Amino acid sequence: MSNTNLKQLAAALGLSISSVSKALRDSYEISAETKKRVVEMATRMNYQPNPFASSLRRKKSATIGVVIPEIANNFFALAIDGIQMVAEQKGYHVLTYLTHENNTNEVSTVRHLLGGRVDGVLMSLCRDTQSVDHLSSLQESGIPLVFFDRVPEQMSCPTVTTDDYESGFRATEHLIQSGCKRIACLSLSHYLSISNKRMNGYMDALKKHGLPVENELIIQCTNDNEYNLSLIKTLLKGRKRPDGIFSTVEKLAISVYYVTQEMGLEIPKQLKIISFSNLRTASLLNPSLSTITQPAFEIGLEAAALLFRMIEKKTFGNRIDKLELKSALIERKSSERINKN
Amino acid sequence: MSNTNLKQLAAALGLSISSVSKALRDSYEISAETKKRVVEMATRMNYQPNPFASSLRRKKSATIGVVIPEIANNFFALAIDGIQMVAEQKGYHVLTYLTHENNTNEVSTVRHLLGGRVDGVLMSLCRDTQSVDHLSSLQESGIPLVFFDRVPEQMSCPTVTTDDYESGFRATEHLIQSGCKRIACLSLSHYLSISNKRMNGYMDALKKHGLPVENELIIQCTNDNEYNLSLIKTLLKGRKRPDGIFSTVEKLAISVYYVTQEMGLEIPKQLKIISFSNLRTASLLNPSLSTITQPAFEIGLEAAALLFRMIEKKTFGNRIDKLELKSALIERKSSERINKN
DNA sequence: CTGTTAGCGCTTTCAT
DNA sequence: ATGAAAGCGCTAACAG
Repeated sequence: MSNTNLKQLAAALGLSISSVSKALRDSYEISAETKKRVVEMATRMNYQPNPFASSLRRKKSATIGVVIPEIANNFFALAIDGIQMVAEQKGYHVLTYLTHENNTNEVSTVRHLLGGRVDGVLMSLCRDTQSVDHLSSLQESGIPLVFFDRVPEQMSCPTVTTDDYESGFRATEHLIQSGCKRIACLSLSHYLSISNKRMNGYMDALKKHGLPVENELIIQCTNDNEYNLSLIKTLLKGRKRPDGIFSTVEKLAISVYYVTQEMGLEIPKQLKIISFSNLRTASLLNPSLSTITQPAFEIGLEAAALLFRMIEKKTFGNRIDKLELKSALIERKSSERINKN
Repeated sequence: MSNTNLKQLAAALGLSISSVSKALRDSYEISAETKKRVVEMATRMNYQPNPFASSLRRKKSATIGVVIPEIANNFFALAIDGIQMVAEQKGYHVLTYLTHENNTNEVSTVRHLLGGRVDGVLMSLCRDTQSVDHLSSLQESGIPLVFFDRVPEQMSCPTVTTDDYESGFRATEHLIQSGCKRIACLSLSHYLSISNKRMNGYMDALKKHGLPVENELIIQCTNDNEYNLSLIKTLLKGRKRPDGIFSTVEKLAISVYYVTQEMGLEIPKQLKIISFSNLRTASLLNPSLSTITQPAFEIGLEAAALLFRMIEKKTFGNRIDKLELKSALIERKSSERINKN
């Protein structure tokens, strides 16, 4: 911990502790001259206020918590980037917690957060979260809480999301317009509204274009990657192989790549793929991969901005803010040259 | 902040505050029965200890700080993942700070950290850090400090790195063995030891194979992406275009892709590329990209483990730990399998 | 085994 | 304009 404290500073200056404290906080009660002396001495003695004493006394932590499923994921990494930017500008610190897509971790993290370590929480649910009890308890404890991307359905709360239904619709339509007749959908989790919305968009696009919605083409994936791979294998090796795949998340699209390579399937000739992805270079590295790219950084930015509005009590009464941003569809025609959309 | 505190808990139980405190910390001084009563009441009243009071009193924060250049970067995201895993297991919280490759941010972050908010710091330098004064001051303040990947050269301190010289050597040799005669090197920063080591490996590989080391083939890149692009363009559009490129970081390899596409250069026919990259799917998405992949997750793991050894004072005297892990070279021969487009 | 007490370092009335 | 004093909630001697 830091060594010099207010007491020592005060002693060195021949002032009282409270005067020094006030001087450092630029109180109007302190004369300009004294302030100058104090600040100078503070720098000279390399004074750093003890954050815990301050937090204890003032009942605020100058810290926000961010709870996400994983960090080695381009979407969340970019979102954190945006969050950090706002936090830093507000003089706040950021505590990050990873749930690893595991509800038990999510629950225990929330319990920790209840202790008052943070002034507000930004959260994106894990894929297997069903009950929202832990979320409600956080909310009821009075700690401002904003969800982004993966938001709860059964609970009224401020959220920042993207146009998932529409994106799913457009993605599927893109495959249809590229000639696909039999399109599979890889769902992240049927507990997550984003996954369901994307899937609903997929189904409606099929319907609009007179294609049947077939259950065996809708794959509910899990946390077990090996299992997902086997599901995808089964799908692609079946008698009636799909000619297009819409993946609701990047990771599953990558799994599809693995399987196609193993099988020697030609992409995009034999199979077209479109996926949600924030691997911004995906379509650069592989011209046959069309992607739906969410404004991840902006989502982080907006979510954090909303949270700070709540922390600073600039938000009104019970009004629940719901912000929806737009995703971008980055198309790649199979044989097209790269630098255009 | 939390609502119920020790005082209320004690009142509800008809015990003294200190007994309750001891009971909750499972002190040997308290009877089993009392402990049980206390724990039960604590859960019933939803008691959460105030972390700041505890930190203030015990002079430890149960928090570590992680200072990195950026988070939207596969290497750092994976490293954080490893760090978080260890921290969580130790019951520690993780504060993340991004310097955005800017030394000024690094310095001010370190100053914040001096305040005692964390019990230890994990750090990876930003590309333009030259002076290590701020780092020394942190170290001298007694806060355990471990550097990973981007470590200072002019300072003795515990570090976790990879075999950068060797990796640079092998990467370059790989290009040579693939038939390249004129290989350029994209350097991240001449202030960073990792970049220099990788470059030294590159130069020695050239020498070993009797190829000349040419200054105009060694590109010192900067923080300005546009400028880097122009450097790469100049390089590739010059009269004597290189037939191979060794990039010391992923981002610069991506920039090369942009330029080659713009120019219509064929990869890997006209230009072979090898790059440090933790985009684990890079070579899957693009079969012509060979990569050197660092064990990023493990680096995070080891760095955190080392830090906790220091925090727990299990490390001896002045012995400086230097751990070096191995990177993997993931080769792709130009015409090799994988269905190409 | 349980309770009393004295702070950790800071902020904030309330006096002077 | 400055200082004295109380206390945020918790821990850790020290008593009993």
